[in-house]
Amino acid sequence: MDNSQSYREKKVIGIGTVTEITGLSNRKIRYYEMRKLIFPDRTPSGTRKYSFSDIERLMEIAEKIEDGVQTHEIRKDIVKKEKHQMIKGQLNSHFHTNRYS
Amino acid sequence: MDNSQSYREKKVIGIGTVTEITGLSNRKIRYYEMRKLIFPDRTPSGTRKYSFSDIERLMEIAEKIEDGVQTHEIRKDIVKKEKHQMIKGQLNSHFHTNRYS
DNA sequence: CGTGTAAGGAATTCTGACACG
DNA sequence: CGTGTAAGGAATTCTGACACG
Repeated sequence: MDNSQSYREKKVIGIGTVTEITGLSNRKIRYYEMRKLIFPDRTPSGTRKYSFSDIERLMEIAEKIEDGVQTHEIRKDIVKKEKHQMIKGQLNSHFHTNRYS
Repeated sequence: MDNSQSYREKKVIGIGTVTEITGLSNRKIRYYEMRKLIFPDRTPSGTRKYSFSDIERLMEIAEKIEDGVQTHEIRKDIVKKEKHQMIKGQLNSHFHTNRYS
């Protein structure tokens, strides 16, 4: 159904290209993943694949780090955002439920 | 100025991923490049990078090949399209020239 | 805590060529 | 003409660890 994952969300970019675009080192990018700030896909053989959206998030993370924010704090913000997303999702399913019940 | 190359046009995808998405073999993809049907970027070390737009074009090429169209013919169509683009571009620069002269 | 680096292995990509047709 | 494949080399990516602070 939701076959049309937009170009922005499709995880198809290797870490080398991400490095080049963001200016961040591979080490940093992998570290932010370890700290659960970013979630690349993996190919069967284990290479990381990022989306343009991931790249945007990496730039935001980099800014915060430069401002002295710790990865732990950054993660909290992400969780908060996701909670909002979840609420939206629940509202949607609520509406759908009502519509058909 | 035109920094905002859209996600669709940015050449950031490796040939392995293109293979996976299109279902075409590396051999085919490289062959279509040799026949000047597709124009990936190259990293400094020589690896090919494709855009989502390239992937779309590859699928179109694959369809035509299956229909028995030869690469030579497919290239003609591409040149024809580019000519139309050029005309559009000339019209644009014509308008701009007028506006400021 | 955040990041650099050397280490060794595994998987990827590249090119030019031989093959079939 | 379009495509598969084996060949050998070069560049990439991966992980776990040591280092500094």
